[in-house]
Amino acid sequence: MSSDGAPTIAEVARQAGVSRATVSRVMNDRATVDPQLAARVREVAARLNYSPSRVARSLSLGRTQTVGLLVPDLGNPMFQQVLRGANQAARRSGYRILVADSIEEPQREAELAIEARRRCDALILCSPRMPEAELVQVLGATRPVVLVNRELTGSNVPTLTVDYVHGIRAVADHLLELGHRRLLYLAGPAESASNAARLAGLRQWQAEHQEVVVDHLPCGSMIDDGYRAVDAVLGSGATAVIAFNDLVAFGLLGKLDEAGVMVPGELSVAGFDDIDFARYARPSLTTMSVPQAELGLQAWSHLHELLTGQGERAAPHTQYFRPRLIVRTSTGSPS
Amino acid sequence: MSSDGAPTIAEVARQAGVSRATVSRVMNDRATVDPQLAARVREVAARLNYSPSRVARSLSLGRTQTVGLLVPDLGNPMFQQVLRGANQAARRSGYRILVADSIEEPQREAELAIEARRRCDALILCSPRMPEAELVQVLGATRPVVLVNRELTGSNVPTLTVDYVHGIRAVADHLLELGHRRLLYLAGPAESASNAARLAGLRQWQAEHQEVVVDHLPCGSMIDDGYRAVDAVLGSGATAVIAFNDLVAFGLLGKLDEAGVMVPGELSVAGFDDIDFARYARPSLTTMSVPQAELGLQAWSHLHELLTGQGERAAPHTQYFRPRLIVRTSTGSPS
DNA sequence: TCCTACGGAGAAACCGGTTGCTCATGCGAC
DNA sequence: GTCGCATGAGCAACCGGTTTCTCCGTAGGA
Repeated sequence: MSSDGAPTIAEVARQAGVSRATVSRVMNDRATVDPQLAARVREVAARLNYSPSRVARSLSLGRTQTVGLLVPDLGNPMFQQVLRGANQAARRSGYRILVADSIEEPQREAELAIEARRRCDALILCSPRMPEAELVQVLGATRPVVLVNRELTGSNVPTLTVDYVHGIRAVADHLLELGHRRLLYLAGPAESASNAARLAGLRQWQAEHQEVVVDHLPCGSMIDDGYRAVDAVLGSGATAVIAFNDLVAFGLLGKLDEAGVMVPGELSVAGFDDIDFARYARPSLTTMSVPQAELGLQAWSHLHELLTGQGERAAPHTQYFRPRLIVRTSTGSPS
Repeated sequence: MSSDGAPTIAEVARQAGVSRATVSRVMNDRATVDPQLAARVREVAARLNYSPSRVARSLSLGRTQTVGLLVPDLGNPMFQQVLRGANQAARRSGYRILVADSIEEPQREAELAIEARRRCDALILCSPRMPEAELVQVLGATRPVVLVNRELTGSNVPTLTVDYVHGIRAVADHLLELGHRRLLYLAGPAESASNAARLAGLRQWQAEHQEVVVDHLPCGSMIDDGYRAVDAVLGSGATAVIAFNDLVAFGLLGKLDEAGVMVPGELSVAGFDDIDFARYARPSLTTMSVPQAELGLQAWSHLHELLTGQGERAAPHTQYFRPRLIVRTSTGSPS
């Protein structure tokens, strides 16, 4: 920025024969400048191709007009959509999003969050997988902050979550209706709160459906994890599989195809999230639709309230989104 | 940053009974500070939970330790891998990546590039689709900059490109070998340079293979584009389709499945890029493998040279990567 | 005609760091 | 006993903006 020949406000001021204060006022459209003077300043600024230094402006104003977004894995289309939603909304308010993912070093997620926050005015923490004690610390150190896809009881941080308990129950209901009596859940990362919620929902559901056997298997959250789970899946005796998310379902479908297993003929597979690819998979993937972009959008909107100080409401929002079952062709009646 | 109660260097200095200069030296591990004093400063800093303001530091140093990466569409896994590669490499050097995509407003790509550059020390411009005249301008206004996936003859900007001409020829060869005599290319965005390269390669190839009919159809670069192209594809009489990229191939496969068309029995489909999903598609997708993460990594490495001024080499690098044919099950002999 | 109010522009302080320069102190060498 | 030099720390300028406060000139009202 400095070693460049980029013109500074001082240079513009000099050439326009005014003070830096005046240039600043003109650049920010303050009305208190004589139109004729303003015109001259603008002309000089245009000629020099001047544009104010972001960094200097940030320092002076005490804000960067940027908010951070930390997700576990940018490679997951689900999080991309959250990003997209937040991005669109933030841009409209003149803010930019700084993205980071913790996939390289999941164990340093807390550090990353704090580091990201220090470059920004606020933070969106999406699906954090850190232990609760750390999370408390991080939320304390990063506000204003909004929590997405995880809850923390007792914190007064705006929170957006998906009702995974209901969601997983809906999938199980669907499979039950189709006639399945042996289900298998491919679990996500142990640290994932949404995985815990799914497990809880499943446990609940099973209590009400004693006639059904529900197993689960540790698996993961990525395509490869699903791919590698095939043997265990086939060995389990289940007639239907609920994958932690669509990525896992994808990996599973791919390997099942290689192994010559018919879906849904021999095995039904359901995912979670409804990423764009789900619809275009073969067979198209039955899944729970999560309003991904909406999560991002709402996250920004809550953050915006906090930033503009309108967020004086005593009770902070905790907003629930209910996922919707999307039945496609990867699930069917057991043979 | 300021409205927060975040401690400043002045506060640390006051409590440690030293000057701000000394605190700064301690924080940056300059050796010229008495160990005992340094220890006291560190102790105070730790107690106050002090950490230097990024923004102030950036202003003072004239660099932000951040490089921008602009891609057309973050939703495309291909670009995510580029991002990942760049991210990993940059992090090792203490730099961070600021990502942006131009998908919301493709026509403002040039602006976005310049805007992104102004927040960073350098820029990676990936697959820019702006007109050549604009590109010249942008390259001039954003250096140090590295160009990925597009060439600009006459510019002395480090460039990383994929040999799409060779790539598309390899796909065509593959299909020819399988016995296809009517090929259809689903073209990407007209503005895309890599699309132009593919077209050129195809034209070249056809000249050498007069016995084959090669059509093309304007399509696009996203899943939906492939999905919507199905009718045109089926009406074309082609027995094999080369999609602009894997996303398009995906959309096409999905809709073909819905329409009950057997792949590769009735129609062969090939993609380009070899995104992670390609392998797990059903049928798994024949495609050209592009070293996506490697592109990102190399981009950073060139940028790093420019930034550290070692890049005094007279002739700037233009590095070519040759994609590799990955034969999977979406292509086969025509019936 | 004088006083006041107001619009417009500049001086200077400030944001929170970094660093060149200066200066005090203490040590060794002559 | 001086001188010289090395070491270590502070002063102050600087990065490039924003904003408060002050001051000047003019116009309007009494």
